Amino acid sequence: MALEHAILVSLLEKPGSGYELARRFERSIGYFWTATHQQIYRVLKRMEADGWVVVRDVAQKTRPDKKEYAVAPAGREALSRWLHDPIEPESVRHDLAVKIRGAAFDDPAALVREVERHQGLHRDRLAHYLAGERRDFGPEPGACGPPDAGRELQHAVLRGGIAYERMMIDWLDDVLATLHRLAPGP
Amino acid sequence: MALEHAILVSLLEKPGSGYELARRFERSIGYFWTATHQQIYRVLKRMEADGWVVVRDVAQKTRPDKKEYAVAPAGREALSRWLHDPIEPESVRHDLAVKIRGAAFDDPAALVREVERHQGLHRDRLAHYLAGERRDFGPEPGACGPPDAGRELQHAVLRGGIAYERMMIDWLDDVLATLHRLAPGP
DNA sequence: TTCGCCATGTAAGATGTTACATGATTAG
DNA sequence: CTAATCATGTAACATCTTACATGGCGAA
Repeated sequence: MALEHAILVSLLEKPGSGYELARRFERSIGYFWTATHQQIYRVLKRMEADGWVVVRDVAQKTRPDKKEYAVAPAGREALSRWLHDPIEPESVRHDLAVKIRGAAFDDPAALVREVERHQGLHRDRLAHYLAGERRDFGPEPGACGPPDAGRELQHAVLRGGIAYERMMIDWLDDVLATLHRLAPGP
Repeated sequence: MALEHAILVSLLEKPGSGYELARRFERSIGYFWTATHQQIYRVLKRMEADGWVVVRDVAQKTRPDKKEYAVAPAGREALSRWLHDPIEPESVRHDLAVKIRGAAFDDPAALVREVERHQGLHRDRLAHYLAGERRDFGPEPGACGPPDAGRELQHAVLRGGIAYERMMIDWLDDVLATLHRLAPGP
């Protein structure tokens, strides 16, 4: 299981509460790993029991108090161990591909809207990624010291997300053309 | 949950046993949906109880007897209903991306091998897809009647798999270049 | 004779999802 | 006044993974 490890990476990048982690999993990290707050709270408890993270109660004036988690040495070691272990390529679940093959036994034309909707979602996400890239990794004014490994690697992952969304948009164009060829409309 | 629906599509394409379904989930369908035989047997039982599929006992001489499943009308309707329902884009789990971001807190150079290994797996899968494409959708000698919807849609999904693998190979090149930049070797 | 394939399953445990629950603050 | 955001959790249920179990056939 890698949710623990995703949380470790996120907490190493910046300590935070379960709620904040859930936010991050909706945003940057969520692009390649999803988790709900219920999962995160449960796993954080286990990680605390295992000594992978430490908690600090933080009182806040206007907002509810929170528990700020940070990575403990044991957590760092666990992450290091995992990083050195080979992992298998992740299992895929593409509902849309199932639908596309299923359309052969239904009305292919009825799928056009759904495919277009998904393409729209991918376009939105691409725009979002590109905006984030401009914001966080925008045009650098010139040579500026030693490269920051964390920054560079985050950028590399983001470029992966961008490449993925572009690929999906192009492929869904291909799928739409196929659907239209099968059921030519007026 | 869409495992039921993936099974329905597969059984509509061709009836078969739980074991055969498990094989297909390792091969063609497995490229966009994974499932183990344990899952498949369990779900097949439920689908049978729900009247989505019907079983037929098939005695075999040299091999163990098997149960051949086929889609019942209720199953076809269930699939149709699902096809017309909008679905959310699937949640992603990219262990490798977690590792790449995690490498910032470890030795980035140590990740090179793992990334290269994954790239190799993607190259293998690409080669496999391309071979399947040549075999099943190879150069057609000319115009040959009306298009077969099932065939065309299967090909479209396969093209998606090919595009995905190409994208991954290219992106991992990018990641490798980034890793090398961060820890320049001799 | 040992290994892999065919073929079906059970059981335990880990993970993930969905619904419910609470309660304060801030913006409209 | 209403809805959204911050913040933490419990409980029930569904699903997925891993290990175990059985047994015959054919190939090396």
